[in-house]
Amino acid sequence: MSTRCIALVDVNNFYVSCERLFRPDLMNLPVIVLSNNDGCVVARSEEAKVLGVPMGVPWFRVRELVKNSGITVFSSNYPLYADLSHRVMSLLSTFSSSQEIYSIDESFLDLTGMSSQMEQYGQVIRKRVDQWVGLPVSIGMGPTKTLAKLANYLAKKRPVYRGVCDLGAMSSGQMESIFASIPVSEVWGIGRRTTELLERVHIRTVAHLRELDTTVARRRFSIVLERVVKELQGISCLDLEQILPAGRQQIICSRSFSHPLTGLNEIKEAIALYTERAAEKLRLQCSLAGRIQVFIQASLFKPEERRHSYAVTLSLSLPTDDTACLVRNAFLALEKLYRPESRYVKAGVMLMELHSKSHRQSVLFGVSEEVQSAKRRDQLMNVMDGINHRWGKHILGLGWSGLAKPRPWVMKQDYKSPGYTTDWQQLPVVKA
DNA sequence: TCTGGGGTCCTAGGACCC
DNA sequence: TCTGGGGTCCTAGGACCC
Repeated sequence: MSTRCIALVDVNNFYVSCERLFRPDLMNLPVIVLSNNDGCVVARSEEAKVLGVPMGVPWFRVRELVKNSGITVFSSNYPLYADLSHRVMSLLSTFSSSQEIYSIDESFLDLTGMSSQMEQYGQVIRKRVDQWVGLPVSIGMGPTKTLAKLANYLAKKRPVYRGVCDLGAMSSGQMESIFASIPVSEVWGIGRRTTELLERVHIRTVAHLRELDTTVARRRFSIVLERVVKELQGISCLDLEQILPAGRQQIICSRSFSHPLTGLNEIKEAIALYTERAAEKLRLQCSLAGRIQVFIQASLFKPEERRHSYAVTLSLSLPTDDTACLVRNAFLALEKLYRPESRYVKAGVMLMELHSKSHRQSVLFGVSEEVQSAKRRDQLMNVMDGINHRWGKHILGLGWSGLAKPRPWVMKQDYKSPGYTTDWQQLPVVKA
């Protein structure tokens, strides 16, 4: 039996690469992409990294640097990224019968037994994604997910691997010396806090961590760290999760406002809109929510308590996916939270205790009036989702989310690129 | 003046029960 | 008035990920 081979394929500087796909003139030039509301930097090209733009830095803090260095800036264009992500993922699915889509730009593939030359096979995948979609990927391989992640780090950081690194093909001596050169903070699952704790016991490199006794890892740290150590040792603890997006356990929709809001009505508009979106996602995965939480974040006047977050959670008498019912409950929660003297900078809605919809049918069976009414609501929601899907987001809503468009509070997106692949009006024009 | 949004998993502690 | 041990369930919060 051959050892397991897990590959992690990920798109290099994904958002930047998506923008460049339609702006080839920006190839080899510094480019960054901002988060929602143009809040902070979430993606950087290699050239921008070299110029010293840190990851996650607030936009206002690097604005000058960016302008002076001639860096091109984009607001996030999620419809574009989601569309390109989908193309990459479906192409990757043809290389393996077992795929986990881990994030918008990352996918695990089980490549066990696919080839005796895994590194070459990886190069084939890279080339195919480049030719068919036009995006650059790096590929890491190893016997566990954590090792595949680590291999991916090497594939990306060290040119010697030419974008594909297979730890499974290395001798233990080779691995040992490579691991001794990687800081422990690069390991998947080791964040800032754990890095500090490990530092105290002089565990600084991947090699150190790999040697840690697993029972000690569990006793002194946590069950999570024990798993990480085992995975580094080649003992698989994390399975490929081939769940569709259908399996979410909670659904959140939240946004910062373009400027602080004080009026209840404006905040209600936002909450209604967020609830509508969350409910749409809920119906898309055929679930019902049992609880709903509303939270609002206030920016206070005193600098030492600049932001304060409050939340109210309500249990619904019956699990539901009905937008109207969810919005009603969201408003109840909001009214408990709202203080007229506060300035609110962000709000959100969270749907929790999600159950599969097929389950509810049986609960309601026999209560004919309720069944009839639930059926009618279902039909209404189906029609709404259908129209919004066909004609664009939120053509049809429930009137609570405000009629004035553009809504004054929606997020800033000052540098957004066109919807090249998702809007007929914005298709790129090819010059002959 | 300006610091994203959407997730998962684990743990500690309180309430309650026997 | 003193006060054990064990179990479950729930919630809040931390840590981490992209």
